[in-house]
Amino acid sequence: MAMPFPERPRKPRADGVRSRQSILDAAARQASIEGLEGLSIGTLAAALGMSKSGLYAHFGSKEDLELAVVDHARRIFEAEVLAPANAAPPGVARLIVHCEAYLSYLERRVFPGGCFFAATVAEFDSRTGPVRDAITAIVAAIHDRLLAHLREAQALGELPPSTDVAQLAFEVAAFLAAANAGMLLDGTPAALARARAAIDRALTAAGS
Amino acid sequence: MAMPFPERPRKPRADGVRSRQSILDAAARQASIEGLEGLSIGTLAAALGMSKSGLYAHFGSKEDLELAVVDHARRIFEAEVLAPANAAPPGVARLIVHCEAYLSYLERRVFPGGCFFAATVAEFDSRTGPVRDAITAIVAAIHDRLLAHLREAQALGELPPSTDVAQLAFEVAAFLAAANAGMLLDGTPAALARARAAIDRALTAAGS
DNA sequence: AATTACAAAGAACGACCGTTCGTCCGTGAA
DNA sequence: TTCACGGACGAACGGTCGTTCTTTGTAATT
Repeated sequence: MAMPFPERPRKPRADGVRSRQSILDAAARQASIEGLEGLSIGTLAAALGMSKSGLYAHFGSKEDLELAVVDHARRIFEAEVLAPANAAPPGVARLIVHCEAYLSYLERRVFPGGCFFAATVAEFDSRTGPVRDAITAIVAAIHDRLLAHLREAQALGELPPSTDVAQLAFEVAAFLAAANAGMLLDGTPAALARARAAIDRALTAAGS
Repeated sequence: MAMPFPERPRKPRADGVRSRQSILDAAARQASIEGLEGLSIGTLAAALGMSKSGLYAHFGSKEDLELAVVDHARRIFEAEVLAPANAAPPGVARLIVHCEAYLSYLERRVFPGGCFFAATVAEFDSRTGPVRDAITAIVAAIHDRLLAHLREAQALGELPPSTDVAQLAFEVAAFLAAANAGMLLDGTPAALARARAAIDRALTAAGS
């Protein structure tokens, strides 16, 4: 029985999804450096060795491309950071795995311009529209995940009930963001070590 | 006796420096929202009610305009944040005044897009060229000032000699940056309060 | 008051932007 | 094998970008 509104009026071809994937991959890497608005259809197509119109056919508009890139980066971030954390035992251990996975994701330069969402949220945090909404929703979700790990730790008794977990989540997130910024500024992983030390100090101060 | 190389081959007129100032002021405000590269000569001129070429005559190129805007923002930042700190007694008190002046500078929306340098350093931290160099030099100088305040506090005996002041400066800077980001994200000064609490906690933990 | 030099306007430029169109090629199913 | 349809192309569109040149007005100096 056919759907009254077929969910796929256009079924993609095998090579189509493959090139679409490579477009999104190159676009996400470039966007982490030059920003989403700095992305140019022309230069992106040239970097991929294809024509502007050929690339453009995969997306209805520039904004659709930006939204697709954001979603692509979200999947990468989930696989690189959130999934390893979820595979760890809940509580403080899971929080530490989350932080270590993030710092490793920075150090391995998964995106050449550092953290994709740190770059794009700074670009869009003073604007309006669906792209900004998509980015801020993802950033808020990541922060909520951090907070959830701390709540679990508190429920498990690893953190005293008097701990202000929301405040602690703010501080840990601040250290991770500063690790990204510091690494991009001086080009060395020194900021990553500072962030590790800061998180360790904040957790042990709260846990005792 | 005339200089062999007159330092001012072109002496500006009174109304000239006045309009140049208003251009830089509007440009710095807009750049804190849309970024320096997002600045457009046309829209900037239209917002000021003047012609593109009239505005352009004040600067030899777009890059010269960007460099002038960065320097203009630096002077504002020095007056808003660094000068109040220098007027305070050295040590922990001066550091706290520095932080409070920065948070006040955020809350009063001196720049509508939050901290000018937080916005532009995120835009340029993965690029090259004189604009990036100018921005990173200023950001590094601000961080060094923070570090100098902590060193003074340590020299005055307000912080124990065992304190890693460079690590502490990293953490305080992280909290200030997170205050800016958080305020822009949820539109409320809640992040400012979190930063105050975090800085207070870090300082008292180090000072005891 | 006359002269000089700067401020600003206006028009035009080549380049690039996102976007649309018509056409060809190749895949993949009938 | 046939053939419909998605993937990619080249060309061109209007618009905006930074930039240059020429001209007109106007403040400051003599």
